[in-house]
Amino acid sequence: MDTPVIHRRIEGDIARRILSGEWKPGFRLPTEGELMAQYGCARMTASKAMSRLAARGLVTRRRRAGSVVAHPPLHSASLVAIPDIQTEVEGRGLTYGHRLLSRQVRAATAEEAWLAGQGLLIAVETLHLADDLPFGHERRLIALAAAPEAEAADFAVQAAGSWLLARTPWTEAEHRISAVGADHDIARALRLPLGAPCLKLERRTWRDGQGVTWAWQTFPGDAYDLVAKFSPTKA
Amino acid sequence: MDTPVIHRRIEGDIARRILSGEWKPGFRLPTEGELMAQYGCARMTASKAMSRLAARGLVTRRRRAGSVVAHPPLHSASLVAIPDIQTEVEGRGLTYGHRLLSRQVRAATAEEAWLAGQGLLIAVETLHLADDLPFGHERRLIALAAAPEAEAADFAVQAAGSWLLARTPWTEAEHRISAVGADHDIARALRLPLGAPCLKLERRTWRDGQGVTWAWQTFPGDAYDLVAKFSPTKA
DNA sequence: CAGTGGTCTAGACCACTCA
DNA sequence: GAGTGGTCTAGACCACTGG
Repeated sequence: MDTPVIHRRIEGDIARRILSGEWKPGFRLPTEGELMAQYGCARMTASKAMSRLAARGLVTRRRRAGSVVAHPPLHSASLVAIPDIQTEVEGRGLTYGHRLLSRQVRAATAEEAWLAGQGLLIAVETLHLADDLPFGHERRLIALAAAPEAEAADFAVQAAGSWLLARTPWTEAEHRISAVGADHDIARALRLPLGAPCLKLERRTWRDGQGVTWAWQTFPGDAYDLVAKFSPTKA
Repeated sequence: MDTPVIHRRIEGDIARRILSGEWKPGFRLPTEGELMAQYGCARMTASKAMSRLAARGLVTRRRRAGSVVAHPPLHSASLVAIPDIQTEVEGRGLTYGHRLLSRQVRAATAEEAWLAGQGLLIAVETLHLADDLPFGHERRLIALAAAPEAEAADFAVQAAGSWLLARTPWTEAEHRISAVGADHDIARALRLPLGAPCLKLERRTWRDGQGVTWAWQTFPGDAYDLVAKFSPTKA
C-alpha cells in the first residue's frame, strides 16, 4: 500500500471529534500506546498523527501529562490574506492594467534608513486599473542595494510590485492596514472627492534583515475589501 | 540524547541556504539518501526534515523528480493577523473597557439566514473603550442555536466577543476589511464627525458549517491600524 | 519512580514518474 | 526499469514530569 495513510485517518478521526465539540478543551486524549492498540499501528504512526494535531494547534502535548484538547486562545489572532492587486482584480473578472505615474532614483532619507541606509532607492508611483478604471494607487520605494537590477527595469511594462515578487524572495514582511481620507494626489488619481474614505495598505519587506521595499497602496473604501476565509485546519 | 533533533538541524541548514538565496528556486536539493550519508542519520530522519520544509512551502517534492527549492508564488497572498480588541488596546498600554449599548433577542431576517436560519438570534451593540475613551464600535449577532447559553449571559460583564471565543470553538471564519465613512450611529458613539474615515472589520464565524456569529467592528481610521509582522518561517 | 512524549534506527513495501 | 519520495514497522534510549 502506498497510501494506507493510517496517520491521516487517526488525525482526521480525532480532529473531527474536537471540532464537533464532542471532545471539549481539556479532554484527555488517547496516549500513543492506546492509539497503537486501537488502530493496530506502530507507535511512530500514532505519534505522527498526534504531532500534526499539535502543529495544527488542536491539541496540546506534554510529557507524562499526555495529550489534551487545546484550549482555544482567549484572545484569538486570526488571519487575513492580502492578495496582490492583479490577483484581486482578475478574481473579479476584470482586466488588470497599470500605469507608471512617476519614477525617480534618489538617496534615502532618515525615515527610510531601515530600507536603504544612506544608499540609493527607486521611488515609483503606480496607478492600478481594473477595466481601465482607476482601482488603486501605489507608492513604492525599492532599495537598490537589495535589487540592483531594478535600476534597469522598465516598470511601465511590468508593475514594480510583481517585478520584485518574481525576483527577490522576502523573508519577512510587515503589513499595516488603516483607513484614511483621500489626500490631494490620491483623490485626483482615483477620481474621488477629497477626504473620501480609503483603505490604506502599507507593506514593508525584508530579506534576511536587509530592507527590500516599502509600499503604500490606497484603494477607494467602497471598491475594495480585503476578504479572507480562514479555517484552523491548515497543517 | 533526547534532543539530538537532527531533523531540525537538517531543516535549518537547508532553510538557511534557501532563504539566503544561495539555493535559488528550482535548485535540486539532496535526496533523502544523500542526506542520510551527509548527516549519518536514518532515512526517516532526513524524510522528516524534508517534509517539514515542504510543509513550510520552501521546497517542492515529487516522486522520482526529487526535491527542489520552491518557486515563490507569483501572486503572493500574505497574511495579517487580527488581534481581538482587548489585546489590541492592552498592547498599547491602555486600559481596556467596554459598555453594552443595546441587547435584543429577535428572529433572523432573510439576510441573516446563513447564521440562524429562521431561528432566534441575539443582537448586541458594544462600545469598546481604551482608557475610558471610545475606541471602537461593535455590532454583533449571535445564533442562539449555536450558543444557547448566550441568552442568559450578561454581556455587560464580559463582552460578547470574548465570551463567545472562550466557549464556542469555531472551525471557519471569514473576514472582510474595508474603509467606510462614519454613519450617524457610529459617529455619535465614537465622537467623530459624520463621514470620517473608519476601518470596518466584518467577521463571520462558523462551527462545522453552522453559523455562530456575525460581527461588524468599526474603528476611527486614524486611531487603529492592523499590523502584522509575517515571516514565512512558520512550521 | 513510572508513564508519557520526543526522537532516532534499520529495515521494508509501494506508487509514481522520469529517462 | 530504476530512482525517488510516502508510508509503515518494531524496536530503542532519553527527558521530562506528575504522583
